[in-house]
Amino acid sequence: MRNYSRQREQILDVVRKSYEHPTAEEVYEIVHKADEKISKSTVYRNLNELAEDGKIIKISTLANGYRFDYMKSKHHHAICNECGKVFDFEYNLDIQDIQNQLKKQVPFDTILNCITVVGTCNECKNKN
Amino acid sequence: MRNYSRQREQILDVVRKSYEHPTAEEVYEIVHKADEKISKSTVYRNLNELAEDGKIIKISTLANGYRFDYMKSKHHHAICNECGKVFDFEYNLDIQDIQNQLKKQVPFDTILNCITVVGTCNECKNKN
DNA sequence: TCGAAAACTAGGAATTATTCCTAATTTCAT
DNA sequence: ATGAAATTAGGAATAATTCCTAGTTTTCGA
Repeated sequence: MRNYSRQREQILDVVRKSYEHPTAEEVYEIVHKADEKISKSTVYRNLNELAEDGKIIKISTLANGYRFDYMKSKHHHAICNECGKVFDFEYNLDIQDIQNQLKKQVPFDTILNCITVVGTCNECKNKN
Repeated sequence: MRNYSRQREQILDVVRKSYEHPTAEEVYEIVHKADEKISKSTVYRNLNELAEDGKIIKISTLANGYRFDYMKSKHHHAICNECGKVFDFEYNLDIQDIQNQLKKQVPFDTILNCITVVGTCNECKNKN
């Protein structure tokens, strides 16, 4: 059973209000401004707990570190494999059908209702 | 320009022959058996170079670490967010269309022709 | 309202996957 | 064959994340 904690509310709020798929470090920097006493371990722990509870989602990128999203609206994720930035995009897909097909083929249970594609963002492409 | 190296061939071969989407550590253990002198940094460096060259693909999981795949056949990836295992599955998708839609919405360039879904595998689900 | 049990926190140490550094070796074009 | 460029082994360094502990906050039944 989970108790209320002010820190967890603050952390959820930061992710909820961000459109930038912040990293744990970025979340820490923001909450830290409002609450000088908060510790990094609290931020990491709570981000993981919030993701466990399905309140936010945790995204793993190819650049180092994870990113977090509140998923207000239905969308998918395009991840740049150089800078690790996450871009939201819309695409009409029948996730239920994907899940059904998936289950026939491999021992997999539920999936999130969002897919991920990996590639290179324009900014990183232009650098090379 | 890239020179030939025996070590890189061995590393590519391990990924090519594996159906298990090995982690860098697992690749190291396998090549190490055949070649006691190979170092971990060589394995890590070459896995990244091979991924850069498009010979293999690098997959980021929510459990710690990356996994690698040779992508012999066309397939997609389902990743368990607890154990990090990667499962291959087939699903008919028009990747070109996804990419076109994506480009209209966000500054993103090319994408791999495989999507990723995240969820829980049966084994991890039954543990809880 | 009080007190005990459970949940949570701050702070910092520990862990661990990965990258970086350097001197020595290998590759390859000429 | 020779020199420049690429690569390696080995280990140190890095950095994101988790773990540990003592103290604090929350919850809830009496």
